[in-house]
Amino acid sequence: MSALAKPYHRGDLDRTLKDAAVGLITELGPAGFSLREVARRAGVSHAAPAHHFGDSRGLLTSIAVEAFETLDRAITEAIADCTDPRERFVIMARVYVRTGIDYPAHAAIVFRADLVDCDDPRYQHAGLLAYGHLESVLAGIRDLTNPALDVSNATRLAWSAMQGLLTLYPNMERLSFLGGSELGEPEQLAERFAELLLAGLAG
Amino acid sequence: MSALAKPYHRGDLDRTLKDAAVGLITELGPAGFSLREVARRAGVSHAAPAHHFGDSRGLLTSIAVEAFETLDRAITEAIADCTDPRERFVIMARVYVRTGIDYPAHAAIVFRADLVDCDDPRYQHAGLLAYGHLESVLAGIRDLTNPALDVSNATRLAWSAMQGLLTLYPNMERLSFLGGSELGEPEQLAERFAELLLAGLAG
DNA sequence: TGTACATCAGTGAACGCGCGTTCACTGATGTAC
DNA sequence: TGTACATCAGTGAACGCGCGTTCACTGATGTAC
Repeated sequence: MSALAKPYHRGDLDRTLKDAAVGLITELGPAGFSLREVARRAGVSHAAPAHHFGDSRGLLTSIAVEAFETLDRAITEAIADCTDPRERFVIMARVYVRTGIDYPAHAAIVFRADLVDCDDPRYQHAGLLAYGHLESVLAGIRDLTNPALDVSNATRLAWSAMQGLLTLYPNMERLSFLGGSELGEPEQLAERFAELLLAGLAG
Repeated sequence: MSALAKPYHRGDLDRTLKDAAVGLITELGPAGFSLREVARRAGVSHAAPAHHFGDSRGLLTSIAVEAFETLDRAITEAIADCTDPRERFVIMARVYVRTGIDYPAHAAIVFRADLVDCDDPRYQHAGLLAYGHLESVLAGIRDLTNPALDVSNATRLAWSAMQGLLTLYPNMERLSFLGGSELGEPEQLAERFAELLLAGLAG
């Protein structure tokens, strides 16, 4: 039986369990996660998740992998009609933040080394897939505008920028001290952020 | 008895419990936190933490408040000998990231709304204290270089940038796909990041 | 086509454990006289 | 100064609960003949 086999019994329980876990984390945060509750929501016995994922780290790692894959797909689709690296960079920023807001559970666990097995090859592979988009677009920006640009570090900074925005955006809405002028849509902030970085990166 | 009373019995248990909690989270991450284990490490009965903090949310909120206070103190000290807003901005970036690396438990929980009571007035107050430094330095940059600068949004972006760097830095060391060229000290990255933002913000 | 067997996804009872919470208590410190 | 009392930080036994894990099992599906 191949790893890509279709559902064997009573539907794709693998999928159902991951969806239940995502729903649970979306509602209660990672602190509210448990295999028992996931099983309950999926309508299966509490021993079923272990059968599929071994333990909670296994299940969460699978979800983290999907987080990267979802991001990869969203980016691939969004930049398809665009060739200019600078425009692509802005699009990626927008997509990164939008995706994180649409999948808050994914965003909440993807870099949590205490919950996820970051050494899992699937995690590494999917992460590189998503990260690769940003790295290659920054290489394009280097070629186009600034031969002296350190692409590796620029990629790290750009990724950090978007991840930070994702972490703080929900707090900006809630915390008065992160307030001030009207808070725009996350995409607007992401776009503004990307343009700001672009100005600096282009030298 | 005032809220600032000195230790009453057998030393400052309030302090000891917070230190134990910080040590625990530093070692195991927020997922490994429990009041029982904190009490065990502090060498007191397991009911003692509840006596001081009510529940785990209370204890973690206290630690989050200290996270902001520590950052405030570190920034205040670091910018004392410097008046130029642009230089101050770079210093703050460096201090933010350095402080986060030195106090990983603080950084891990301070924006975790599922663990911390962000509506607590002490949290709001301490947050504003730390955030205020950044906001006023950006107002200074606006006055000096770019009257059109939206200070509120610039502050949000700058804060996001540093928070993101803090989240990803440990992963940069561990994850091959965040690799590439040699990874410098966190301060170097923070400084580079700040200068990049500065170039964009100055218009 | 039908029957007999193999596979294995998912069950459900049982287990021991660590958790948070409660509560009557103890005993060290501070205060009144 | 000494004694008697009040306070309250911290104790420790007891509780019920939800957790992860184990394991013999069941029964639906796939396969061989």
